[in-house]
Amino acid sequence: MPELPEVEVTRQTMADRVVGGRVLDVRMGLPLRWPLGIEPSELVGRTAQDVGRRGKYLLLHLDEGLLLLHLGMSGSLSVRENPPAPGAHDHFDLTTTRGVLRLHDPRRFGAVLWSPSLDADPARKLLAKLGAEPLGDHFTADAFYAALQRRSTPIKQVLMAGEVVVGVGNIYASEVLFKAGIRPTTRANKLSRPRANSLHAAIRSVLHRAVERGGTTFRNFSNALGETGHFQVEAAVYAREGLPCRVCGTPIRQVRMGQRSTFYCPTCQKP
DNA sequence: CTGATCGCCTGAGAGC
DNA sequence: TGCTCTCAGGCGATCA
Repeated sequence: MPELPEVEVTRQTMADRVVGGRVLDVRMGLPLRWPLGIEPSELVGRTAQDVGRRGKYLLLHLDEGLLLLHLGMSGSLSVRENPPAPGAHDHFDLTTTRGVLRLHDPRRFGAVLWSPSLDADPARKLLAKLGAEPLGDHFTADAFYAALQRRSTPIKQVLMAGEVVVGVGNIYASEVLFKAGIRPTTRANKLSRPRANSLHAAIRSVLHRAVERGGTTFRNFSNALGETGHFQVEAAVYAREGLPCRVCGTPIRQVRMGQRSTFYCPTCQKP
């Protein structure tokens, strides 16, 4: 499900309902991507202080240590006072004095893992290589252009890799490249400064707008309150193979890049 | 170092 | 109905 806007919306809705809660119980379902890294019982008694985010990792800071939560491909988080009995795909329940934080994740590519601090492993290792926050002050056009000069990989894969900028997943990668008029296969270091500027602006505006709208409804997304997103603007190119480009009418093309479907308009997007 | 591929899982939908 | 195949909003590990 989640790209950055969905994760950020989850962070916001979850923080309101979990901060200040003291852990009463921890229930683990089937294994997720990694083991928790601590005896669940050791979390009991700790209090949630804050919910941060780095890339697509949610950071639930406790009064000692933190939990890193990742939604993988199919995860979603909810916080409810009286949740129903856990279903087959509910693999983590953190019961607190304020409600139950629950991870629902059918494919189990998601993760919940404990780290003593941000500077210690596993947090340090997992977050070390992450690129700039696309909506943050450090993600400037200057820095973006400079980073692109060091990569000869196709721009779409540079965006997806998350080492230059985080949070641009498979859908938004196609969407922002369309908005910037750039072919996904164009090598990053071949982009001119004006085109890099245009892509930088597209990333910020598209993601900002998606967060404002509460996450996308390209597929199904619900925030930690169970409300669905309101991103009504339809995809410009994603999943529109063969359909006419909304700008020029040319049929949208689909190609595979790094085993991920990629969509573009051959007329609007220049190599 | 880079770049490309692998594999973790389940579910939905298409085609036969 | 039921099988097989492909694909799905991620990403660290592993290879050349």
